Amino acid sequence: MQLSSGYKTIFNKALEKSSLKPTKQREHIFSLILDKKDHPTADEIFTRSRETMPTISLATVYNCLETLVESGLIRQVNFERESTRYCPNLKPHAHFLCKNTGNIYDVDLPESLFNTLKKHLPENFQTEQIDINFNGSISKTNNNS
Amino acid sequence: MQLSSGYKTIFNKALEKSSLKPTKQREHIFSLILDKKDHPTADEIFTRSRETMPTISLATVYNCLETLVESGLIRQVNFERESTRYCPNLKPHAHFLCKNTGNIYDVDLPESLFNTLKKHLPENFQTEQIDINFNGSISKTNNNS
DNA sequence: AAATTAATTTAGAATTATTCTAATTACACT
DNA sequence: AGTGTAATTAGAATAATTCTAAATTAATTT
Repeated sequence: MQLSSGYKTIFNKALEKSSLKPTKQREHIFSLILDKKDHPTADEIFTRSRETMPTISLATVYNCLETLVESGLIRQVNFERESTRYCPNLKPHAHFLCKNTGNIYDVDLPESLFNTLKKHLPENFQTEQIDINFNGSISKTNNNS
Repeated sequence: MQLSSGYKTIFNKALEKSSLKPTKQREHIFSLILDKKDHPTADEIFTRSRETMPTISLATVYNCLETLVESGLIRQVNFERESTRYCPNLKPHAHFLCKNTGNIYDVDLPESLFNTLKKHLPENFQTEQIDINFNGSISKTNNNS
């Protein structure tokens, strides 16, 4: 697991800004999440980490994920009370959970839509984050002739 | 705890539709949630229930909440991995969590906005539910002269 | 009305994701 | 090298929820 030099810079800057150290473990976990753009749980990340860093502990995985979220490098995705999942996509987007497969999909949304949403709040409500979660299913497309 | 006759009819109809029985406990819990329109957790509902129905068990509270959700009488509200909360407001709306007070507010939204959101999904994505959660804080209004 | 069946409630045990604790390790700075 | 602070680690603790099996209630058939 190795961060590309672009991400390496982003990684270092983001951690520095929160006065956190760019440790091996943090970098390792960040690169794992970037690598496979599914939405893994802490436990899945733990298992994947172990393959290339066999001494890492589950507590460290949780700690690292927390620091990565804090520094804005990844975000959490929650559906109901299922395990928290982690997402490295920092563009404005929503999530869609397919109830049949359990897969989660990123749904890109224009920034303007988030602004429209905010307009419906009372004036003195200050928003830090908006989470939009779709729940449903994905039907087969019938373009298989 | 007593359901008004209007809600009593809604309650009976909704349960019948899911072939579930309108039991004392289910009615009691439904009326508690309707009564105080905050967004209580299962445990808070359990405590409130006990005051007027001292023999009800926590498992029953969870069971009843599940059946009420199933029959569409209430909906679940989840912020991060905090305890699930329950909401009797069935109009299209979002939720706002104030990080200072922990209070949750309903935010009415036009149906059209939900439709706009759906338009950003791939064609074969069928939505059953959309959850929109705001996170932030509420500033004091300065109209206290 | 008694007997049978099915659904619901109940208490307490079990589960599971996550957080906490306290000890160890790693690293920056004198 | 020695000191101090932050990070990692293993395992225990926590907390919300679900599960289990027994008891109760309600509905249905005899």
